[in-house]
Amino acid sequence: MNDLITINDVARAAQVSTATVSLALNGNPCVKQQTRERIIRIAKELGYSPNRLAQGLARRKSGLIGLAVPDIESLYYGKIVRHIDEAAGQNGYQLTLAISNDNPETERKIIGKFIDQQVEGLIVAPINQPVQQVNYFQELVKTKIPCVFITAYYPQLKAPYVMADLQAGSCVLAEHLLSQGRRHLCFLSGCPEVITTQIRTAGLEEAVRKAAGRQAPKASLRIIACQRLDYAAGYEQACLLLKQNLPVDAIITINDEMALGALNAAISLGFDIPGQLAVAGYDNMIFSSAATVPITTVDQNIDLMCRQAVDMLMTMMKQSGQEANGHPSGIMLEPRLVIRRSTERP
Amino acid sequence: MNDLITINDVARAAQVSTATVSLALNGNPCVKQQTRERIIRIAKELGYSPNRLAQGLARRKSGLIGLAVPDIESLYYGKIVRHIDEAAGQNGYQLTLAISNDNPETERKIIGKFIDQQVEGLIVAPINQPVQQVNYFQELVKTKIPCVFITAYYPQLKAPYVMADLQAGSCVLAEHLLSQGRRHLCFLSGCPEVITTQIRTAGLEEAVRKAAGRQAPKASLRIIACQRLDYAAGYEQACLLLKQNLPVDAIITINDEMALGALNAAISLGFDIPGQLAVAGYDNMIFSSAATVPITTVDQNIDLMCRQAVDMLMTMMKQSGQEANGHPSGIMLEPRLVIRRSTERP
DNA sequence: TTGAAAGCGGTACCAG
DNA sequence: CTGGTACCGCTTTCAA
Repeated sequence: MNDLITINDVARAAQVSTATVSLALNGNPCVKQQTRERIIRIAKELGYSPNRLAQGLARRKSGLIGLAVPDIESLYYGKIVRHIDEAAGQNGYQLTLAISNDNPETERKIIGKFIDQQVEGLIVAPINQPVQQVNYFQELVKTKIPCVFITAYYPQLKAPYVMADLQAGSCVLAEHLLSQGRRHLCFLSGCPEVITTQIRTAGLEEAVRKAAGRQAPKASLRIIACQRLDYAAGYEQACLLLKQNLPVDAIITINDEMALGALNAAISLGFDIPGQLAVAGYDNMIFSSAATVPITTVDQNIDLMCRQAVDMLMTMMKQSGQEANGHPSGIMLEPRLVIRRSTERP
Repeated sequence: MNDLITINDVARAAQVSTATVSLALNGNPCVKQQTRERIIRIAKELGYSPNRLAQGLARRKSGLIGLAVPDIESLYYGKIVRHIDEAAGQNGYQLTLAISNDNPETERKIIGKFIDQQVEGLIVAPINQPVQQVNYFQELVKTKIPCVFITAYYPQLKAPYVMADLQAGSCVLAEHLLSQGRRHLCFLSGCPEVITTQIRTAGLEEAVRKAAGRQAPKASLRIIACQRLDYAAGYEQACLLLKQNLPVDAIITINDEMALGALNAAISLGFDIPGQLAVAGYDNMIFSSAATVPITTVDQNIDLMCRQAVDMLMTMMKQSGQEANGHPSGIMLEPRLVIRRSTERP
């Protein structure tokens, strides 16, 4: 039952006080070179390493930053977790992760747990569901724990965020399709009450609107709201759509999983891609490049997004305690269109 | 800078000692019903919730269990994380996650961090790389922190684990292929030094050996060790393989991502699936069912695996402090063959 | 340059 | 039933 070696054991073994051990191990220059080295050596011999709980309690710093994601069974959020973890680690922080399961109530509870855990900062990837009120955020403000949103934000909140510029990305993607001669776009979309869906739709509409004047036949945009947003959903929805024999010559999806699903569905229905139908995804995940027909997509630069979020958080954590630093800022990352065969001119 | 409400604030507001507050909030029956209710009400009004660091320090229990995974950007480990998180939560524990990036050194460091964090238990999904020594495990034993391995184990260690019975699964899969008239199996495999690869290979060989006597032409098994094990790897390796015009009539992969890649590669090379070539995956991930040609696979029952691992860990945590409980046990979960179109008789 | 001691926010034992 | 109090393991003045 005895836990590990404590600082007392080291102090005793080195014939000094615990204070000295603490100072020495934390590299405080007040400790004589020779003493420091002896203490460090002894600590190492004993296999001592400090109890983070006690350390956190005394320093009033847990060394923890919290990350909430709606889902972990997708490449997209997997990447987010990985990069945030990496960036947090580089800044000397340990990540504590929680999964909200796309459920507002769960998300609220998670934030509460994070607060109890004394996280020093918080990164939230919001759920992809309509959310009326984000009351937990008020509590968060009270605790003064810095928080930044990633991949999306809650419009009712004035809080910093960093996300991909989905409007620009969707727009440039649609423009590409239109420039390749496509006219009847269909967007396999998410819940229309969710902010990111709205942003994406706005981008697509923008492109269609601009094109409508210049080109004939007139471009159209059909939107299908899907419940789930995974591979199977893309497959099913594309099947449903294509069997209707509507004048659709391009399918755009919310992510690459769905695009791959839609592509495979179209192929098994006998469609020629890109001859009869273009398919485009979003996120530039690994498999979009290696599909039967490589899929055009938009890169979100998740790596950069995560690093910026962590940087922003670190800055806020440092400023915390000082005055509020003006407006919380939102960062939109530029999209990068990745053109592949699935959208070539027919 | 003031943190949240402390127990002192509650005690003062309720006109009682902190001891009473603590007892009341923890449901100790010694506190008078009426007092308890008052304290609880006041605590709620004040928005008090205990500081986990302090609580952990005093109780000598962090409430944390650690999970190490080699990778988070795959459906497979994503599922693992999700289910472990869920099961841990149901047992009142908070998960703390770390990603080993398939790197032994990183894995070792992670374990050290977990120890410092005072995790009460540990679940390790081993890396998929050859590992000569797992010395960190000795330290772990010294700390008496219970640890269970999941998805695989280190053969040099006598430690409990729970994993899918990959040998049985591979065997039954190969038997199925052979029974459908396939004779020349090719296994897109992982590093041959890794235990799970060996187990899988053993299963396949077992099936081929058994069949070799009975059926003609004689069955053969070709093994290709792949570096990466993702969609793109499956695609590339299948391309390389199929372009060689070898007598291969079935491809088996290590997971469904690779199977999907291989399938798509074969299709784009003009192969008829399952007419000319069978493709089989492993894990029964969502997209295997919805591929252009639905893919035969083996279900690992990840959900059950995770629950068992957590149960086992909980049991060990309870017994911890008492005597060692006999032999650490390993659990192998029965495979479930999921037959789909990709392996139908030609 | 080092040590003593007062916390950090709880818990839990013991006395009343 | 409730309050006093001694820790838990580490940090951080303050004196010596």
